[in-house]
Parts: sequence; structure tokens; C-alpha cells
Amino acid sequence: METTWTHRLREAGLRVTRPRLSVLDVLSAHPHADADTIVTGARAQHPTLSPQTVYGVLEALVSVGLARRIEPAGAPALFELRVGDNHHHLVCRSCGAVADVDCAVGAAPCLSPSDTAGFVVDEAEVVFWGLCRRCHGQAAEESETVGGAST
Amino acid sequence: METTWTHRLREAGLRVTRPRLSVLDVLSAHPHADADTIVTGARAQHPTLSPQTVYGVLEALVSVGLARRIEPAGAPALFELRVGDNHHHLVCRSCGAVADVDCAVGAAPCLSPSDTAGFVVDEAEVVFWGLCRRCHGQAAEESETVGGAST
DNA sequence: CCCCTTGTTTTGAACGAGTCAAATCAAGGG
DNA sequence: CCCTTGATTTGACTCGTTCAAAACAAGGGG
Repeated sequence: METTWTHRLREAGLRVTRPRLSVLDVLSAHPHADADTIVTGARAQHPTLSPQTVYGVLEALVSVGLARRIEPAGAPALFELRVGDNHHHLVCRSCGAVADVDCAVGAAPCLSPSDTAGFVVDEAEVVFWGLCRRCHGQAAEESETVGGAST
Repeated sequence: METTWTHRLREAGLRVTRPRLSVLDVLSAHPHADADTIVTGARAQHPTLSPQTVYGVLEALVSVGLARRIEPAGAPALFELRVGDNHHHLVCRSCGAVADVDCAVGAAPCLSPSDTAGFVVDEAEVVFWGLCRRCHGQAAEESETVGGAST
């Protein structure tokens, strides 16, 4: 349904505007998009949209819990619509691709550090670093080539 | 021993210079310092030290494995000398204080996401978010005051 | 249906953290 | 003591993001 976002926005106490619907559309199509990707994508529907507006929309969505911001080290922030389940992420060191992971084993094993040093912990954020299938495949090919085989 | 760092640097194939020793000193005293703190601290020993030099030193230390860089979301990067054990961190949402945590339960439970979506994972990074003892205490005091009690 | 209020968007400038590049300098082997 | 090469310095610059003021429009009240 097309008007689902309209309802979600109003339920959250936000006005329904074109920039917001465009951003939500882009996020549906790109589940882990950075601000720049969102600006570019949203301009398909709203060509005059400015980056600042997108930042404003994203902040509004995050603050009412319709979107979540993730910030992998060394990369611009990413936004996703999957909220409320505190899932984690796989990040490719080579191409930056991101995939979702449900919390590792059972409920929330990572929420139990052995010694919290007096901290009251409310969230455990986990990032798995590695290579995505494609980049890992390329790395393997290259080492083969280096090894001698060609073509 | 004062010359320990001298040996470590040489072992790593790095020249021993004043900026490097100063940075290492500051990191010993501040186990989770950001670049700015390091610049300020190191200037006690080397007043003309520039930020760019510190960035250079830090990059050198990280690249040879004498230091580790951590990047909590929404804050400047921090550097620490505790390396080689892939421990994790507690971060205070209020004041930014950081404490070390040994990996949660047993060996490395977090290194086993249920479904890796084709990724080859080489590291699991865990950040526990919450409030440190001091900030949690202040928050409690304030809600008490709001609730009615005083003094 | 129009007006008014208030939240949004727009415009444009500014910021902090970090990077890049060329020139100078000094560590430490010969 | 000199020379090579890596390290530091200087300065400009980039990127992602935030700030502020003015123009605008969503949508409730009359």
C-alpha cells in the first residue's frame, strides 16, 4: 500500500511531506543507504531536494523511531527502516556493503559483559567485519593470478 | 622502565623520535584518548607539536600494531595501547567515558553470527552503550529532585 | 473553504575531524 | 661525521555534518 508511510508519519506526530515520503521510498529500496545515496535517490521524485533537507528528514525519522542510524567506523552514517529489534550488522571491509544479522546466539548474549565497571548498559552494538561474498571471491582470484595461473 | 617504548619502537622498525615518545607517554596516562587530548598532553613535553604530526604518529603506531584505533559512533576516534586481545568497550552516552571489557562470555561468542549472508567474518566489534557510574548517579539525583525530594 | 499557527523546508554559511602534498629536518647506519 | 631515508612541519584542503535565519506549506479552527 502506498499510503502506509502517510499513516506511520501521522501516528508519530509528524507532518506528511513530499521530502519525507521520498526519503522513506529510497530507504525501502536501499535498506542501508547513506545520506548522499538518499539525496540522489530522492531527487528522482523531488529534483530540487537539498542535502540539508534530507538530514532534517532523517533526524526527524530517527527521533520518532521510524528509522535507525548506524555509523560504521570510517564511513558515513547509514540509515535503515528496520527498527525495534536491535539487530546487528555485517560490514565488508572492501566495498562497504552491509547486511543484517539477527542477534548472534539466542536472546542477547552480548548484553552481558563480564564486568561492567560500574556502567549501566542499555544497548550492545555489534559490528561484524569481514569480506562480502563478492569481494572475498575477487581476493581469491587475485591470489590465484599472483600464484601463476592466468586468463 | 623509561626506555621500554624506545625498544618497542625499534623492534617495530620505527625510528625513535620525540613526538612518538610523547604520544606514547600520553597514551599510557590516558588509556582512551582522542587526537586532541593527545596533542594537548604531548605538548607538555614538546610544546611545538602539531596536530598533523600526532595524526602521523598515531597512524604509524596503529599500522605496526603498537596502538589500536576505536571509533565510537558520533565521537572522534580514540586510541589505546592495549592491543592484541580484541577486547571490547563500554561507552557512556552522557560523558563519553570509555572502559575496557574482556570479551563477554568465554572465548568469543559474538564471533558467531547465526547467518553470515556469505560474508567471511574476521572480527566482531562490540560496543556496550550506557551510563557510567557518575552520570547514572547524577541522572538518579535529578529525577529525585523532579519527583519532589530535595537537598 | 480560507486563514493562521506551527512545524518543515530552503538557502547559505560554517564547523570539526581528518587527509593530502611539498618542503624541511633529523635518526641512526656506514 | 656524512648521507640516506623516514619523520615532522607547514599549510591548504576535503568530506560529512550541523547551524541559523528566512520562506514556505500542512492541516486544524473558524
